Amino acid sequence: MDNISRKVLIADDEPDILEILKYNLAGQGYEVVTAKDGDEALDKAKRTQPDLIILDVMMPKKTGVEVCQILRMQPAFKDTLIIFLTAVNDDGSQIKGLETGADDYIAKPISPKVFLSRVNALFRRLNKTEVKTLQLENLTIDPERFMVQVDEKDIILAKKEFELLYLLAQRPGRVFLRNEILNQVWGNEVIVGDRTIDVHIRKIRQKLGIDCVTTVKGVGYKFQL
Amino acid sequence: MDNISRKVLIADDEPDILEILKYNLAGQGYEVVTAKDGDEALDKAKRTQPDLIILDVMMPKKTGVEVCQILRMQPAFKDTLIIFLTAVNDDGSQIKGLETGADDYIAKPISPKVFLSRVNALFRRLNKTEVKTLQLENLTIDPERFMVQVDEKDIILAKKEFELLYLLAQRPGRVFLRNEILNQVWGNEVIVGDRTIDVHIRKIRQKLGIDCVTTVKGVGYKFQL
DNA sequence: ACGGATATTAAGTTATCATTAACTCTGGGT
DNA sequence: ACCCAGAGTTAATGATAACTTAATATCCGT
Repeated sequence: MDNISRKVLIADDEPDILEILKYNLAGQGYEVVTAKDGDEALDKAKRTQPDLIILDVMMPKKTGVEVCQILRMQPAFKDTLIIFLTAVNDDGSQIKGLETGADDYIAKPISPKVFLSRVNALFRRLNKTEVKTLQLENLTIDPERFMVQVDEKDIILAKKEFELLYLLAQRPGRVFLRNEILNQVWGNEVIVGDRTIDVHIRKIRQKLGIDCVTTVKGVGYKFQL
Repeated sequence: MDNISRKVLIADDEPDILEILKYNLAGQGYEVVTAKDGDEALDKAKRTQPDLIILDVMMPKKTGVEVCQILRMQPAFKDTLIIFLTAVNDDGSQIKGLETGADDYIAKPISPKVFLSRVNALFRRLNKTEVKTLQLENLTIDPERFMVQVDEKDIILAKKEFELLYLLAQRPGRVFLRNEILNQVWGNEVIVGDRTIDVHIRKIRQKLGIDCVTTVKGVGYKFQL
């Protein structure tokens, strides 16, 4: 698993629950932010950009469902994980909640053990980046067609070149260590020299014609338009 | 979306999961039938003839894999969509599941959002699988007559050649992995060498006379005029 | 300017695909 | 039953693109 600290926002009006969940998540190495009502949740979500947002459905100011709807309308929160906490006999809101685009919901009363396993599972799933085309300004990367386009013009990349570019482009701006790249593109068992990466990077830069892969000396590479 | 009611059978021994999935599917307009073990699943499958069957792998009486195998042996369920629900750390069964002839599998714990999108995607794919003639510029592919025309001129393809071409042509541009091709055209149980695909591709290219199948080295083939 | 790191280039190596021919299997037709 | 024709598969060989390596040049921070 990666050791990048995951940020979690919890919004609930019951201080006890807030406390329990915070304690549990912190124990697993998560960075936790809390909010006690809908408005505060929205505010903190925007300011801290969490990776996961846990929303109680019944909250003052705005309900969890409302908060979720508002967040989902914003591109920044399109892919943020959202979990609802629902009271047991609250079927109506459960259904409605899921329709608004939550990734999961957990019924109260909450078992910390179950809670943690659900949260961990969500993050695990997030890591498995799904196959979908990336659109970055004038650059399109389509894994389905195994094809790259710059300004509408098709460009053919070889397998490794494509995989490498796709990896970097999935997280624009993020620096990938050489080791990370080797693991993701080549796999842990294959052993190739460091220069191999360079050569592929070169070919990508050459074929695309645009300067979108940046070298971070002594560290690795990143995608940057 | 089409307004034809799609019937879905869900089999799981956990009432919670049954409930969640049922609500979600019902919310999307699906007609839902449930079963709590393998035998009940078989029984209800036969009596209700669902369009999609969702099977928990771990169930009393009969496992999902067993149910799937039994169903697949019957002509009536040859083309029924089947999805497995698998426990998180159960990679072995996932692979085995797909080999038994499931169309997809979803790992527990289930994210409703992901779940629905997968189900919808399957049905979307099913629609496209409908037998209909494809018209691509000067090329016509008619599965009804089992006939291909290039510039008004009839061309006779053998069964496998035709199926292969038809598969590729259904999603022009999209790359089909060799494994995908093997599964779709030959079926999961048949084992043939990799070169077999090449030979059929060659015959297609040869007979059609036009360059419409592109090789993506190390990946697969795609239809491209 | 020096050392470490990456860029570049060309050349070597390997993996994968194309092509051909031979072989098996099946179903008609006699 | 036999033979034949076509479909499908396999195996062998050659071609080529992809990949890797190695050698040399260049960059960049200290």
